Amino acid sequence: MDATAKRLLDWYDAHARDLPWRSPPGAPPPEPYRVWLSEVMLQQTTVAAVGPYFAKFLARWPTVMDLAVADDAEVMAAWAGLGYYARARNLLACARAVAARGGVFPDSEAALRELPGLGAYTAAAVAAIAFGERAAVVDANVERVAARLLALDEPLPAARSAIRAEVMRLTPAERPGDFAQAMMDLGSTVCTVRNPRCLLCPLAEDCEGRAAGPERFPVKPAKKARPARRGRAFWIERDGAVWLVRRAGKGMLGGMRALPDDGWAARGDGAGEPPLAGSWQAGGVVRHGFTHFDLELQLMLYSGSDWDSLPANTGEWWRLDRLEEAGLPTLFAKAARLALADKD
DNA sequence: GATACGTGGAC
DNA sequence: TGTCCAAGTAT
Repeated sequence: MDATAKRLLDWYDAHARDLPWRSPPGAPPPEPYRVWLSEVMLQQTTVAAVGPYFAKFLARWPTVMDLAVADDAEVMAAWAGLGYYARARNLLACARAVAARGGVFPDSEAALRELPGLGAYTAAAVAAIAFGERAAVVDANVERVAARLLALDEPLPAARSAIRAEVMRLTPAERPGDFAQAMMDLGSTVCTVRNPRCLLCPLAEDCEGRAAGPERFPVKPAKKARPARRGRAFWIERDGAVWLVRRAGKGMLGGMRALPDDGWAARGDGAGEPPLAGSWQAGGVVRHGFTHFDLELQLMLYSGSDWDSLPANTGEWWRLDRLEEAGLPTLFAKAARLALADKD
């Protein structure tokens, strides 16, 4: 085994984080279902945010077969607030694909890579952690650790092939899953984006980037400014219930329950019409930052009583005293909070 | 390779 | 307070 890998595993044996989806260092791996579920939730999402969602999903759908027969609406609602909702849609598609093969996950990186929602990272992570395959697990933590070890001047994303080659070279045949998790723990607790704790690092003696200033690595391209968009959302209330719709299956907040809106997501100009003609009044503004634009959402309150003109089968009346269960994404949860606060 | 796709925490 | 960013994937 490579000496660097050995140092890292020794460090992991002493310092591994205790996480709900993880086995202790050297212990038999968790069930593939748990590894897969946690890895999908952890895509671009912090450990702290995932914790309660992982517990909720595992309690409600203890096995992949349970998840495969779940109602889409329940799964989407359970995912609400976690973000990147394509993950929830792919989670269901993947569970059903696994159920179709008897509820048994494929055990190789290449076969896992064919499942919905499993890209290069997740396929390698599940293969290494759940099945002990020697696969190159490269996430943002590992990229940072590797770029610093090599003092890699080439900027991302072009540097990824060199990083992947280095990670593959370092990954041991013994305990590849622990090695992957050790690299990620190191990146998140020691080799951090800002103020890395080199004095605590088990790989300091191997690190080319330490002397040059580890924070220089990895080199990243400049960020683009986020444009601003405006839109309107429509609050229609009747007898202690609000009118909710289901968003289209793709695109922004796809597949999620929502307030009706004017199409800001698709057009960006907020040109769409309210679902009811008649009297509307402004009810405040919600500001919400998405990955690639900032939204200023004008909440519009309906003050008429022509509810029967709502297009049938395009939405549902949802009781206000159970609004938490609707599974609104954060943007619309904020808007609902505003609408209900205005009534006081 | 570039872009769309959420959210909340850290500093 | 605004900026950066996180266990990425699909197209």
